Amino acid sequence: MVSAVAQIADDDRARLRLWLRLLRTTRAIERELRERLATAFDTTLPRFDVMAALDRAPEGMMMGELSRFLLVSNGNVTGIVERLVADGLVVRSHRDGDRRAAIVRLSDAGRTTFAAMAAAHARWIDELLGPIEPDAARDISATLATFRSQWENDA
Amino acid sequence: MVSAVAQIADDDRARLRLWLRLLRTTRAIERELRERLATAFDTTLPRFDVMAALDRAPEGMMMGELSRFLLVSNGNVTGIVERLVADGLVVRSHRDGDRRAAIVRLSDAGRTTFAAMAAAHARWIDELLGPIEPDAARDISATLATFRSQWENDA
DNA sequence: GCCTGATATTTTATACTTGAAACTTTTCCG
DNA sequence: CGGAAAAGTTTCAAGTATAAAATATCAGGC
Repeated sequence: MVSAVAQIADDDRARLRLWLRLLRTTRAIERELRERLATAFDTTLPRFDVMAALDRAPEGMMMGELSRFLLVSNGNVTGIVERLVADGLVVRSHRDGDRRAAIVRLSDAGRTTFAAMAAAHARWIDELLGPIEPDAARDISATLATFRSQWENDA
Repeated sequence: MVSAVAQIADDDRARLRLWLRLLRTTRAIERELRERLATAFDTTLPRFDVMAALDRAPEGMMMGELSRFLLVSNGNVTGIVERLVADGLVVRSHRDGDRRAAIVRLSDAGRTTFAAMAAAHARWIDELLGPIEPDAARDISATLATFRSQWENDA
């Protein structure tokens, strides 16, 4: 049984502790994924992220849309897409009648390549998060999801 | 009521969904923290992380210890510490009788500066994670903590 | 007293990341 | 129409990040 005083003191730190835990957990998993993507597919996490976003949008995405979705800066996406285009995994074109907007989508090669990576990625995540039961995973997802949508409304 | 079939299908994706949610949540908070650290203290998240680690170790830390604790590469820490030393916030010295090992600790200025940043940081986190109740925060922390320690044992 | 291997860190090359400035194209308004 | 503002993207400089190679030091064995 925790005393009321200790409980209140701990309340002050509960969110900070959660944040530190989120950060460490996410970093540890990212570290592992990065390593596996490099050895198994000779690619990187940012490239995978971009391809995953494009895979969800068969008709393509605008650069700005991509950067907003991935929560990274505009200029950042430019470089990653550039390299993916150079490797023939991504195709750039323009939206009808607007030469400002660039439409980016996976090439056929990109789609094939990504399919293999996505399957491995899903297995890896299931392995790395294995100790978390599906029910617990759903609970945490739900809590984080409501929190984020609330917060996004403020911003 | 969810059917048994739907439940099983969802089980397959629960961990992957959790991972994507963790990633997005962490990125969104990091983004916000980075911006606030820049405007309020003219500093960056990596610099804050290093200073936070050093603040916990008044007697100093070795470079390798620092990089393992922060889950970043060795060479990365070198650059960040270099800039902190240049700004007079961190002091480098050597361990007795071992000129390989560099001991890094906060300077007095660094300790003072960090105290202000840490207080603001704690407030910000409490604000940003506000929608998550302390009990929920404790639950999630606990789940992620056990999972990570289990996983670390494998690696 | 040297050689070998282990330890600790830095250096290097490349890629990622940001915020801000610059650029191009489009839209809107007078 | 003409010009200002807006929209979309890229460029830029600085900093962060990695893995791998290079460097420097230490600890033992011979």
